[in-house]
Formats: sequence, structure tokens, C-alpha cells
Amino acid sequence: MKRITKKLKDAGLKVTAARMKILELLESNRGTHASAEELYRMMLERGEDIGIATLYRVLTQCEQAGLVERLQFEGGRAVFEIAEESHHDHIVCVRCGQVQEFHDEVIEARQREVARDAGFEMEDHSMVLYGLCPGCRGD
Amino acid sequence: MKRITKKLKDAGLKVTAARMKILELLESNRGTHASAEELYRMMLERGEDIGIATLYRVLTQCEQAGLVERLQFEGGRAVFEIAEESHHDHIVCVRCGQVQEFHDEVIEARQREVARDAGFEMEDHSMVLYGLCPGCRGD
DNA sequence: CTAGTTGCAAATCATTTGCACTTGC
DNA sequence: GCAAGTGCAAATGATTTGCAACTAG
Repeated sequence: MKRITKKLKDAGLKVTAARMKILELLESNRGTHASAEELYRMMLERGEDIGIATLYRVLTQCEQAGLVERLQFEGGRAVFEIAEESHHDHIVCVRCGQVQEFHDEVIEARQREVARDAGFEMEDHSMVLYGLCPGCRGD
Repeated sequence: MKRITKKLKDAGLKVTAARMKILELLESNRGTHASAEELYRMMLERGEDIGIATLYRVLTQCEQAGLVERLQFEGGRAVFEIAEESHHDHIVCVRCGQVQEFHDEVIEARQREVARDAGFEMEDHSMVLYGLCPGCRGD
């Protein structure tokens, strides 16, 4: 059984063509951070006949099931990525929009501490750094 | 001259009634983190006649001038707060929506390091922790 | 068979914009 | 006086929803 099929079953979601196609697309685009609109165009280019409504529905369901992560960078629209085993955060170039991933245990640990000190039990966090990427710093 | 008047002048913005009212409202609601829609309702309750379009325009201009900060928590709409001298980040309760502010130099310093290691010159960041607040943990 | 899924078009929500009118300097 | 600011209504862009047709289990 394909890995994606298993992921869907484990999440309690029916294994449908649309869901398979969408997860395959996300898997083959790791690191891309595409918006719904961009994913939709990619599907069309691949010749797949998936409605944008279905795309949004599947992304939302998969997000709730933990198969997909939704990221909200500055500037309105959300971008999506396939969920990885390991958590990471993002650095976005304010000039060209390039996105890099990073993971830092010092920050992660400190976040849990800060939350605990405030009396919160931390469940999640979002952290995005903005700056000029190496390529854009020279311009 | 009123403090707010000075802020506007220093920012190179004309001192208009709408701008004064909006900044006054934000100042008298420090820590509230209200959305544009909520601010609009508050203005109406105060009997002020400010259009929602103006509200958005003023918020955007003041954000660009550094007088106001726009925060994007999960769930679509942005919330606004008057800019403070000192930077801070936020912890949001996933149950009741309560927002607390915090500042942690360990994290801030580490963020700059992480960005530098990736070759970026960090200009800004957004960090929001999500969890259950003390009040909601008992439920 | 039938509850869950999908595609389409229409709806919704937050935010932005065009335009004629008003106001700060 | 005039460029900048404002209110209103209409436009926009991203995302969601109603509904009738379709499909996985």
C-alpha cells in the first residue's frame, strides 16, 4: 500500500483520487511553500481535474489531521507544506519572498519556558523571521 | 500640543480628526488587540463617525509610520495595537482567545543569530505562542 | 447502498479602491 | 486654494459553502 494511502487511512479519511493527488503534489514539492492558488495551477498543469473548493477542503482536512501545515506569512494568503516528522520554523526574504526553514532547540525550549512562566501550557507556536536573503543583500 | 498630535506630525501625517480619534482609541485600549471590525464598533459606540475604509487606511498608514502594529493571529483577521517603545511578542489562548504579551531577550538574540547563520540580515519577526491559559486549563 | 466527496457557482469575510466631497495647513 | 483626507458604495482576493451528482467502502 502506498505511503500516502496509509497516511490517509491512519487519519481516518477516505482514500480518494483528489486527496491522493493533492498529497502527492505536496510531497513532490517539499520546501516550496505554495499557496492554494499556486497548488491549483500546478494541478491543472499536471492535467488533474481538481476544483479549487476541493483543494481548500482537502488542505483543511489534512491540516486538522496533521498531514499538512498551513503557514500564514505577511501579506494575506496562506501557504501549505506537507507535515514533516520534525518541526521547523521559517525565514522569509522581504525582497524576493524566498523561504528557508530552520530549527533551533534553544528557542524552542525557551518558548516552552516563557509560556509556562505565563501560566500557559504551550500547544503550538508560529515563528517567522523576516529579512534580506544573501542574494538580495547585494542589490 | 497633545502627544498624539506630535506623533502624527513627526510621522509626516496631517493631523486630522479621524487619525486623532483612532490613535486615541488605540491608546486607551493598550493590551486589547482589537480587530478593525472591533475598533470600528468601538468608534461607533463612542459616537464617532468614522468610515471603515478610513479606519483601514489610517491603520495602514500608521503602521507604515511605525505608530501602530498589525498582528496576524490564526484565523484570518488582523488585530492592531498602538506601537510601544519596547518590542514584545504574544501568547494566545486557543480556547478563549485571551492575549498576553511577553518579551524574552534570550529568544530575540538567538533569532538574530539564526538569521545571520542563514545569511539573512533580520529586519523583523513575528512570534506567537498558542496554548491554554491558566483560566482555561481547569475546564 | 449510502455516508462521505467532489465540482461548480454563488456566498462570505476581511480589506481595498474609485470617486465626489470636505478639510488641514 | 489645493493637495491630502474622508465616506460611501462597489470592487477585490482569498477562502467557504450550498447543492446536486458521484464514488469509496
